[in-house]
Amino acid sequence: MNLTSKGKYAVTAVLDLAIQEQANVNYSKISEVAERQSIPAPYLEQIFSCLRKAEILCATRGPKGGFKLSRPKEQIMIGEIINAVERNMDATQCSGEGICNGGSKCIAHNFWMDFNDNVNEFLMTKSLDDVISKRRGNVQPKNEVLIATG
Amino acid sequence: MNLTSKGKYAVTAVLDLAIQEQANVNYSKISEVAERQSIPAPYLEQIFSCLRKAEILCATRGPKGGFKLSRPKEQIMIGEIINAVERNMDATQCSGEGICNGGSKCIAHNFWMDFNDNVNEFLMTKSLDDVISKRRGNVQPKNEVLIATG
DNA sequence: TATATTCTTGACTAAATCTATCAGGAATAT
DNA sequence: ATATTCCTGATAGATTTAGTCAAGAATATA
Repeated sequence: MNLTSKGKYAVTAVLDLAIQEQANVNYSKISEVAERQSIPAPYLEQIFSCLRKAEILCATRGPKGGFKLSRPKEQIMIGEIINAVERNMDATQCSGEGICNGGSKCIAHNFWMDFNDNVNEFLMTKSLDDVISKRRGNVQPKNEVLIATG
Repeated sequence: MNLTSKGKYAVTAVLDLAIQEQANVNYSKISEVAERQSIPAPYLEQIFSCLRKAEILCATRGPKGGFKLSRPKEQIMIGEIINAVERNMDATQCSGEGICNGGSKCIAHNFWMDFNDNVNEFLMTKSLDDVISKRRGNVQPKNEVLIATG
């Protein structure tokens, strides 16, 4: 799977925008976010471009312009953000077709699919709001799911 | 996090050995495993070397030599295998120290720690036996854990 | 309208990492 | 002895990552 500094910068930067929004700031400039979060500004430019195309952020140009969330922070999932900037979120390249062993499924195929499901389930059920309003080990369940670990 | 073809080859190759063991084969040669699983043999040499150092496999040289599992297949976890061959399993590089934002914790720090825990929990609770004896969506729970998804 | 500001896009580059390959040596069974 | 098999380290090309840069388009404001 792909989780590089690009994806991590992206999550950090979008969280920053969510926090700004909570403080009633409307648009933030790239340079502001970059400085607050210690992200190289020209790199963040590239990252925000991806996020705008994925309709996670929206932008306006000119003085007083900048970026903001395109939706309420409860409706933006961390997985979406990573998906928007990383090459692919499929952990395994075993996906779909099942041609991972020269025409047939490799013997680990189903395992990798399960792993993929697990990662996606995690990332796609955590919203910006979840991350900024809850501390570690303190997450309130919205709904509970029974998961087999053995 | 790092999950490259090296890690995937490693899991596949060790599963192959587990299957051989079930069929009462003792030692398998690198060249045999490589051919059965479509893995470049010289690359597999490198990979098996890591796995032996991590005491997941053991080897003997000479005619009739080869590799076998160093423990029962119920006691070898997929996470161990990946850990043995990949650069690092920490998904985030946010780990431990909490110096991910130039001396202090980044705002996503706790989230990445949770993510890490989730991935490790998954990989460290799946044994070779689980993978080869159970099919997808058919995993029998050994014990059940309540996990909050929201 | 002129100007400063801010995003937009694409090209480019250095460094790191991945994916192997290869050769020579050491141990072992027969 | 000899053939077989693992063991180790060096090496190298391809790919990806991480980041820079420059020129252009849109917008607010005076």
